[in-house]
Amino acid sequence: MMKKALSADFFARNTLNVAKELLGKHLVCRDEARGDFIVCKITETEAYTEDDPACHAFKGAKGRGATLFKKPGIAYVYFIYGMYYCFNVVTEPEHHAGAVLFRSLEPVYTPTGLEMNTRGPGRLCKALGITKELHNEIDLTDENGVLYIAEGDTVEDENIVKTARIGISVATDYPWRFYIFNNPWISVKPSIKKKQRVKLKQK
DNA sequence: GTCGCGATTTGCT
DNA sequence: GCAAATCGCGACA
Repeated sequence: MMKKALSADFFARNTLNVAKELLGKHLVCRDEARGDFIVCKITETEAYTEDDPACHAFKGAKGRGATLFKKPGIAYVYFIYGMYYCFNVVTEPEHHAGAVLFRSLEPVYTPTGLEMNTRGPGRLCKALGITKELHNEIDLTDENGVLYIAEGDTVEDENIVKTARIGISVATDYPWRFYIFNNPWISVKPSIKKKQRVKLKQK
């Protein structure tokens, strides 16, 4: 059940490769209250890089993007839309920016055996109790930590689907979203509309 | 099923 | 001031 944690070397590489290879890996979350843990399989990811306009690090190592230039293998958790957290792992060697956003997980083991809603970046953070206050910049390669990424199942290349990213308004043509073919644990498709609605809001 | 919209923090202009 | 790597709910088909 419990697998070995991935090393920082795994994350200190090209972000696209890391995003793709993280599919099938396990995310282990300790449940302190129960003295137990939750294991989830990573089923959907997105890549964000230093020269990507949609990435928080695009404007340099300031503000919220500063974390992305730090050590590979640490967590980057940010708050968005006033309600939700998004959970990423930092990639590329230190002083170079990159991150992989976790969009969906498949619960492999939970203390209660209950299904959790881990479809979608906001929902998976809520399901696992991930917050910026508790988890931002923690080391995800530490098997003794509250949260770490471990070896998991191997996913063959032909079972990996590559598509455009979701929920962004720039660089929408980058096919940097990856998910496991035929796996039901995938975030739902949003309605394709957006944008213009904002204009309509103006009185 | 699809579509619109509100919730409400954060950081950049 | 405003848009953002989102989600749930209510209206309508």
